[in-house]
Amino acid sequence: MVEKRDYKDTLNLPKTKFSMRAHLNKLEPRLLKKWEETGLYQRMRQEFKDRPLFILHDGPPYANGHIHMGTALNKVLKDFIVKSRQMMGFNCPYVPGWDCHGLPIEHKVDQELEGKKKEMSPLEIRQRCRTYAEKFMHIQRQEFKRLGILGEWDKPYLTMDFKYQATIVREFGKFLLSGNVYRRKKPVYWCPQCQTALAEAEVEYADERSPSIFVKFKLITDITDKYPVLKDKDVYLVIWTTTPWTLPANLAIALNPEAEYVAVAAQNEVYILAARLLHLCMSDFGIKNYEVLTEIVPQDLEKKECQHPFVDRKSLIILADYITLDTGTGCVHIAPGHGEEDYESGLKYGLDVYAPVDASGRFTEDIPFFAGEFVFTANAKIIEKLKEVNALLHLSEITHSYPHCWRCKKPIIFRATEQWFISVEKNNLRQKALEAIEKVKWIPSWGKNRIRSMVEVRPDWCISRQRVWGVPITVFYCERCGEILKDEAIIEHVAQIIEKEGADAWFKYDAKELLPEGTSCPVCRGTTFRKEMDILDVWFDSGVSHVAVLEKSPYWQDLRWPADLYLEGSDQHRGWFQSSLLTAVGTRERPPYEAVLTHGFVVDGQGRKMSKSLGNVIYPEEIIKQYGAEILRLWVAASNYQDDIHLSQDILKQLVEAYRRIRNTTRFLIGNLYDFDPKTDFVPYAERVEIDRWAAHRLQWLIKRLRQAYERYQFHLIYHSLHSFCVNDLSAFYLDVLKDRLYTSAPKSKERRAAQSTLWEILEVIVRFMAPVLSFTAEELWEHLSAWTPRKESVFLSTLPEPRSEYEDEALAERWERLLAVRKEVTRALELARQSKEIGHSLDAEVLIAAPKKLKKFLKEYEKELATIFIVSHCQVVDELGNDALAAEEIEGLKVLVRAYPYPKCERCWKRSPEVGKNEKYPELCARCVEVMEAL
RNA sequence: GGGCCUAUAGCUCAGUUUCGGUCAGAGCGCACGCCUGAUAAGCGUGAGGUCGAUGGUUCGAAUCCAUCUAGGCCCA
Repeated sequence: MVEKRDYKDTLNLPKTKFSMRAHLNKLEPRLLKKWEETGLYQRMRQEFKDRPLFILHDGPPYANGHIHMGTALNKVLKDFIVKSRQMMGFNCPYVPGWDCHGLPIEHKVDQELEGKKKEMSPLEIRQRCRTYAEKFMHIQRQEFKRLGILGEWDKPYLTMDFKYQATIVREFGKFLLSGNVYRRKKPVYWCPQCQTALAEAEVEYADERSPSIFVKFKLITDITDKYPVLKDKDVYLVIWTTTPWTLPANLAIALNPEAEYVAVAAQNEVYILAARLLHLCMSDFGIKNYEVLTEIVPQDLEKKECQHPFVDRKSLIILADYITLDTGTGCVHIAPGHGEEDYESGLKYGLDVYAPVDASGRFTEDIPFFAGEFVFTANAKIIEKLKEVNALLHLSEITHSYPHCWRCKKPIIFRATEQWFISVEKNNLRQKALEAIEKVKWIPSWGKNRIRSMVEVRPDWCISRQRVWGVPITVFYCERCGEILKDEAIIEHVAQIIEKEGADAWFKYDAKELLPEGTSCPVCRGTTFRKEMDILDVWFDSGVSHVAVLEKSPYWQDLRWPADLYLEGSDQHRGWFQSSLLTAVGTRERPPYEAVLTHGFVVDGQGRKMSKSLGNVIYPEEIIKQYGAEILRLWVAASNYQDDIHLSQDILKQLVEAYRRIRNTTRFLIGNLYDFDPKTDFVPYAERVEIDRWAAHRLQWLIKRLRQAYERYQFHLIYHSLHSFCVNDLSAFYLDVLKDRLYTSAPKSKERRAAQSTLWEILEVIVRFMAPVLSFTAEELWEHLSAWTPRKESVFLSTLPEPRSEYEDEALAERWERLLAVRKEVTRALELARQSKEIGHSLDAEVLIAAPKKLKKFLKEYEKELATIFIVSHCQVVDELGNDALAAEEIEGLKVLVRAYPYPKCERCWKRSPEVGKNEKYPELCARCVEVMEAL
């Protein structure tokens, strides 16, 4: 009796050093180092310099704090685009940038200084801010690089670079010269204690007790032709306010144009107020007897006038659709110098932006009775005055949320101060911007509608801030006549100083030193000047990045204005997309981008926004630590980024599994190529068997689909298509079927080489298409593939394969679609046999198939292949099957019978066969394996 | 409160970019099973959805319209 021989070592089992487990925490840093050391990015610039350009212009994140999922998502998407466009034959330089100026950094520095700020000069504070911004630029740069994002990291653009600051000055200068820049009063938050303007971020809300007063304004325009019932009556509009001190600045009363108003007779007078609030008000006023005389159409009162109760001035009646009817009277007191909406309405009706309050919160001299009085203490006196003139209908107190200064915690006020604006009307800027919007491709398409409706109604751009950390508004006033110098030569002179010394120069030198020698006022010939000390809105900084970065610069070569693409979150329709559009249209008459792509926001598994208070925040760092940047990248790819993007631990776990699947599939491919030399062993397509040609056909389909998905920035289709191809086409079918041929055939046999040739081609395609997304894994694979054939040192220097029409065979694909449908029925039958313990492995089985005429004829043609395709030991197409056969679920008339194939199992290929035992030398083997063994 | 957007199985997404009639699908996960020659792998079978809710248009709607609900972005 001979010992059973182990034939395992006669098989061609897969071999590879490409490990099953990725160890991404080691792989990623190694490849990052390699890319850095070999200068991959620079290498790409060199290699691709003659290709057509594709410019994705980076929107600058704010240089404050660590990156979060939103910034990571944004940069990874950009990386997908840069890498894929590059691999599609473009030259894609990518210069990342940072937004460095602005309030948040100045705040942080303030906090660090703990009040020492007052003793410091603006220059010293600015230096601290610069250091702070630099620190976080460095941190974020490291974090972005860790995600595998390739770019010009050694030469990013910073809005605080001297050259960039000079660009800001020059671009502002263009607007100044074009006449779009003007100065006007506008209400801002103002702290009378600190005597400074506050930004919205500096305002805290807290409960405050305030007087609640109802005041009547006498209607002095005669409306009795329309409302004869009011003839010979004293008619009043009744307003409600909680800030009596703004009454001296009252210029108007606003009504809601959509609401219904009534005129009510009570106490021998007539009051006009909103119908809906009538009863509530009357009960507040303690008036029991009243009578509605008539309804009043608000449009009939528009531009009519009331008399101010204690100032010798008229108050205009206006319409404003923001008036709510929740509280008050529906008639709203308007002081354009003391409220945002009041201001907007004031502009619409041409009212003065009147704010008779000084920096310390005291009434100015032109206010009768209260001049010099602090506004909050004046409240009581104003109420007294209202009583005195019999204008007060009702007085009470309420507690409500009121803005307070973040520093001194005292209540603040709205106060009009001089601000700088860019007019959107002058030179038809708005109209031109709207026309420019039409020329841009917005993805998704609703982006156009969104930005258009914003530009249509936006007010003039307030570009001034009363701060130090930023680029100054470089304007000089004549000391003698107040005229502003608007001179190209002066702007350029200042720009050159700033280019050399930075915007600090503005704070360092006085006006005389900043002006060219001999400058005199063109109006009054004055020779002494004062410089403006406001700084520019940071949206202007980043809004001119297209000029600072893309226009011909010796610093970044290969760039081009305008950009092909901007890509940011959908909040930037109001932000950067718009500021960039306005600066470009205003100075260059066209948009700075050809296309704008937007993504949604990262939310948690339930679709709620991530916030510290909800405790559902996930940080990029955690994901990298736990799973690797590759998984983070896969998450970006797997999600449809045009909507909100969900992120949770469950989602990440799912992606880890998907990653393993893709990795293992490629590992199987590479493992079966260990003895394959494409130069000598390659079997041409025409000489391969049908299933190989089916796989080649499917591969072309995949190529087309993936190319289209990259073309359209649909990365979730990349992920799903690639994953599905690995799982369905390869793992569950082609590779499973192929194992027999790969393992048991003679190593150099043509059929095995044909299989390997196909695997080789599949792998060469997959490694390239996965590279933009799974950059680390693709590069690792690429390194392994270098052992087969010489190739560029990085997958990113290669190009995405084109579909090969000679590999496409629709007729063949259709035939195999039928075969696969039959196979599905067979596996179902196999499973039943397995459950009834008739078989274990499918190779234990024999399959008999009966089918209607047409299908039967078709299957007969494939009869010899069917056992292989089904991975069973024997398969036969028969004329009839009895009731013990399984009727197919999805194919009419098909019957499948599975039964144990009663022959011995070949110890080498595990197929059962009547041939086993017939050969004396190899009694445990089937005829085919005997043949192979003889040849070895 | 207003503008824009989203809502398909527990999860991620499909159903070839122009708009109602084999579109209710895939994968993951789950359950059960097979294999042990992709093995901290691989294969198979199965259970899951009245396509956010309600109303309407239509012979017929997840697919069109309206309203509502939930969520997101931007404003107020």
